[in-house]
Amino acid sequence: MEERGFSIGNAAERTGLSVKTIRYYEEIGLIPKARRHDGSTHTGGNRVYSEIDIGRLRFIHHARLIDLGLDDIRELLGIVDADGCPGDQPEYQRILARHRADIDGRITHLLGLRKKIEGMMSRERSPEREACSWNTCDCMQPDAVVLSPREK
Amino acid sequence: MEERGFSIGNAAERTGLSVKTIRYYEEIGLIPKARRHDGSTHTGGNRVYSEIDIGRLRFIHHARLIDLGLDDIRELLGIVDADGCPGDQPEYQRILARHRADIDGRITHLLGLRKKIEGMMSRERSPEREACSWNTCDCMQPDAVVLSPREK
DNA sequence: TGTTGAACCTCCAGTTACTGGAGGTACCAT
DNA sequence: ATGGTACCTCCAGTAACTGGAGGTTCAACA
Repeated sequence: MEERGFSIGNAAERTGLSVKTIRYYEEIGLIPKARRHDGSTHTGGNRVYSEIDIGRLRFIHHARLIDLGLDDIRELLGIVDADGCPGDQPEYQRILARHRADIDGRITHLLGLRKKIEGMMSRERSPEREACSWNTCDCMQPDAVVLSPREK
Repeated sequence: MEERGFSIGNAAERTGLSVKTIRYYEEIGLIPKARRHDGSTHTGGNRVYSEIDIGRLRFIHHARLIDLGLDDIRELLGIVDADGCPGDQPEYQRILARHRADIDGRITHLLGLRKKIEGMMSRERSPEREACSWNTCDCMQPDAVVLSPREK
């Protein structure tokens, strides 16, 4: 059945990626075109993956789990192909550091948003304004003066 | 020049949205089709916006600033159209609360990622393994045992 | 008068990383 | 003969825009 190689379904199981995703990675050239087996008329035949292919896919999957972009991953794959394990290579450190900074930026941004949302939720409607029309409404103004919950 | 109404460029200036974005919102039906002025052969004529249109667009912009999705915004717009200022309406509170929860989830997720990235960056290559090949490499394993920086 | 520039118009393609589905083939077991 | 599973290809859709091509109208300037 499997004479030295795994089907795409097996590869998916072993790597945690989906079958669709593996085909997609091939399509965009993140992984080389897989060897085919059992070619028929108008399909290219079933894809066959080696142990090494599985390793690459696993690497990609782990990189995706920390939300690295496919372009960064492409770069990392190139580094490993050229110079072996990237663990202590400056390029690897540089890419991860940049990514960490990106994540930090996103966290900061989200914390800011959270604060604004809190402000909007605790805003009180002034008594003299029972409802507002579109040209006066400030319900969504994030910069409106907001009373902190403790200041009554 | 402006006889009761603003051009799309003016509307953009006054709301903080881009001209492109305003046209896009019209296209997807988030705002009604704008009245046109100066129609010519194959263009529909220039769009004209009222003070009220500007208010709606401003509302949308503020909602986008806290990263509410266009579907939520659509709902909010419906609420205000039906019942006026949403500030103390339960639907408004519900939508914002859900959004806050979503933001919280994203923050938690990102904090987790950050930790994983830290782990990967501080991982040391074991001395007996000078380089690794694709079928043994674990440089990207997020679950690998990681020495904390202080444990030497 | 010619020409530049600004501001508007429409329509189309691209972004990210996939996912879903249609329609078809190959093979195995009942 | 039929049902099920695992493949295959190609196309469309996701969120919320952005960029660009190609065209019009209008005013200002030399």
